[in-house]
This record gives sequence, structure tokens and C-alpha cells, in this order.
Amino acid sequence: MSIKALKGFKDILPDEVGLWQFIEQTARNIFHRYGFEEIKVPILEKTELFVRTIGESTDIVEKEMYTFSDRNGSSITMRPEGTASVIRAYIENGLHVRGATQRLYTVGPMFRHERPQKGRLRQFHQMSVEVLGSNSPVIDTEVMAMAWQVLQEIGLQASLEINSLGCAACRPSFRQALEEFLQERILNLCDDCQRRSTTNPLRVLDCKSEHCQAQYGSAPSIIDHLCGACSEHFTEVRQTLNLLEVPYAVNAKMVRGLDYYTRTTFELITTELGAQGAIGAGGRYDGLVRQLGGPEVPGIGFAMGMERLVMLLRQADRGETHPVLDLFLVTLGEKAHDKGFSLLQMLRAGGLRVMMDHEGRSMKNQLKQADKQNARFALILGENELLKREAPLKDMSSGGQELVELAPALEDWAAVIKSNIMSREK
RNA sequence: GUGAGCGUAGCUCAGCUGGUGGUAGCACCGGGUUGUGGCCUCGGCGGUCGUGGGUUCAAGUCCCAUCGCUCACCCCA
Repeated sequence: MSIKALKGFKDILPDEVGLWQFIEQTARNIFHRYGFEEIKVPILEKTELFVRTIGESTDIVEKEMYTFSDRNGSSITMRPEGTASVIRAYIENGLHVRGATQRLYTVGPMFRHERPQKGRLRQFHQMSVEVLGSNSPVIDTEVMAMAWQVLQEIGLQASLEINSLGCAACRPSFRQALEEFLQERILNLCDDCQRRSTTNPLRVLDCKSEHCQAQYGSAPSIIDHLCGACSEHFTEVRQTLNLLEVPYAVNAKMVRGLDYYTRTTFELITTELGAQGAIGAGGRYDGLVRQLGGPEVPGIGFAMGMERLVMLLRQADRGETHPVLDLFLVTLGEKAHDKGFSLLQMLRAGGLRVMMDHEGRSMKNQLKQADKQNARFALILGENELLKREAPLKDMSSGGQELVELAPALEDWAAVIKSNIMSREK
């Protein structure tokens, strides 16, 4: 049996890479328009970083991290998400002195040891965005509007759901009210909710059981428990979203899986991906920088799942993008091949995408190759052409061809061929 | 971690109540014009039927185990 990739680890084949590049380029372009700068951070970090930020009792930390001992015995972890590393880098490099607010994004693989299913892998890729240093609710809106715009520009539909989780001042009172509510009817809840009511009470609210949901209609809502400042913040977020005419819905039952979130949280949700509806999600994390030993700096961020975006585009049949060759050099005979090889390099240096055959295949075959590689033109170069000093340039889509002169010097050939091709650029 | 479904060619799949693995489609390679691709046509390559046991005269087909994949739960991008 040959060696196969690890469970949950996938090859991204050339057919699909064009789509990945399209998404990433579109997103980067938008991020730059919004004043964001890229930061590249390591894939490995000290385990402690994730334990302290994501939260000790979260599923990610408890059972999903790729954690192991380094050769000198320290515990290191392959990052399960991007925010923690960016915050660490922000603090470690004193980025707060570069300006009051920093807008950063990073792109790359994340690792979680989960059971793979549709839209969920053990190595997956995120584009992750962070704003550090602003308390303004308008920043929340700006960030959501930017995420929204990314989807718009890559041509995807999703709905935006928002919520507020409150802050260290108001969340505990809500949590207490909820716990009391759950205790009163603990025996009427499903097994999962009974478990969740002690481990992670907020989670019960998005239970899928109808029986449970019927009872949660009267459950305390986080929105009602927000303190004055948090309530005002949330109101302003909604107002500015309205102002920008970004469509959204408030979902008071939305919960996030990472402990560091405060105040505004949001998800971009699609119904087209089976059980994995979130294609982007994020929120505020006002205490996080301080908690990691940095200055008292608020933050907000979100991540988008590349695999899920790619999957949606494929489903929408916006699939494979084939690389296009400007020219395929068809050569006949050894002499023409050698001459052609020099010409090939000259043309490439001149910026054209050019290929040729080195296997001595028949002309028919070489044209077949040209076709398969989506060449726009084919230049036919044989002994006759070398003697006559002119060669047919064939337009592969129309089939028509005309002779181009072969100047005495190779440089001039290349220039003539290039200008011939360029002039027919449509 | 739990549950369900599925493993036959590189890919998509036929293969009935067990009776010799398909001229199958796509892809790949080569012919059909001795210097012109796509379409057509002909031919070729390609499989320890996931693996290991068992039942049987006989197993791709039935049984058990195991591995893998997929989807769902949990949870999450």
C-alpha cells in the first residue's frame, strides 16, 4: 500500500489553485483598501499561548490541538487559529508604538485534530484579520462591512448574524441568570444540554433539539443583561450597520467557541455547505492583549475559512480556471528544436508564457499539446521556415494562420513574435 | 469521542438470487495526411475487486474482523 496523506490533510491540486488565488487576491486587495497590512506569524507557538487565550476548557484546547514536546522538552502546539499569534507578535514587537490602531491580517494554515467532515479538515486555511487599539463601535461595523465586501466581490451569498456577549462586568450576571434558568428545568433537557449546562451554559441556546428550543423561548437573553456601556456599544454597531446598508440579523443565541470574545460577535452563514454553515466569523476581544501581558488595548477580528469559500465557488460552478499559454512553439527536427529553445527563453524573458516540446513528438502531437495547454498561438518552426526565414503563426481559437518574418537576430525574432501576439490581444 | 453509509482501472461507475472482472464512459498513449490541434474513428495502456480471515465445489457478490473514505452528532472557519 502506498503512503497516503494524513487523515484530514488534503492536497490542493492545480485545478483548484486558481480559485484559491482568486479568493486570496480579492481579499488581500480589499484588506489593503481598508488600510490593513499583512503580518506573517509562525505556525508553531508555545502551547501556553493558546491555552491562555482560547481558554482552558474549550474543545479546541481540551481535545483538538496538535501539541507535542520539542526536542528539548518544551510543549509546543501547531496553531489552531490565528488571533493568538498575531496578538503575541503585536505585544512582543511593541507594535502599539507604530500608531494608536493597528490593522493587520494574516493568511495561512491552521490545525485542529477533529473528525473530518464536509467543510472541516484537520489542516485548513484561514484569512484572519485583526484591528488593535480601537474601542469604537464604528470599527466593529467597518470590519463586518469589509468581510461582507469580500463575499460580495468573490460573488458569494451569505447572511450576517450579530450578537453581543457583553464584557467582564455584565456577562457574569447573564451567565448566572441562565444557569438558574437551566437548573430549574434541568431534567427536561436533552443529554447534551444537561452536560452543557455545567460545562458551557451559553451553548445550550443553539441546541438543535426542538424539545429544548421550545423551552428556551423564555430563557434570559444576553441582550437584556448588557451593562450600559455594552448596550450602547451594541446599539451603535447596529445603527452604523444600518447606515452602511449592510443587511444583518441579531441572533441573541449565537455563541462563540473561544473564551476571549467580548461584546460584538458575528458570523457569516451560508446554507449551502451542509452542517458547516459559517464561512467567516469573529468578534471583539477587548481584554486579550492585556491578558497576554500587553498594554490595555482593545481588539476585534475575524477569520474566513478558505476551504469553505472554495467549496462554495465550486458548487456555484465557478470552478476550474486553466492557466493560459500565450504561445506554443512547435518545432520539427533537431536544428529547429535547438533554435526554438533559444527563442523560447528569449520570449519568456520578454514576459510571454511559452512552452515547447522536447520529446521529438510529431507536429500533430505538438499541436495537441498546445491545445491541451490552452495556448492562444502556435508558432511552427521547421527546416523550411529556417531557410525561408518566415514561419506560420497559428491562432489556436480561429485556426487561421499568417506568416511572420524571422529576422536574422534571435532578439529580433522574439520581438517580432511578441508584437504580433500582443497586437492581436483582444 | 458517538452514529450511519460506502470501498471494483488515474476519475465516474456497471457487475441480478454466489458460477471465468466490463468492447463501459472520461482521462492517458499511439494510429487514421509522408508538416497542422479541437470533432470523428481505430487501437493500446490500465485492476492483488481496500486488507485479512471464514462459509462454499465456487466469493467482487454471503459472514466476521480490520483499515480507509464520506456524512452527521459534538464542536467549529
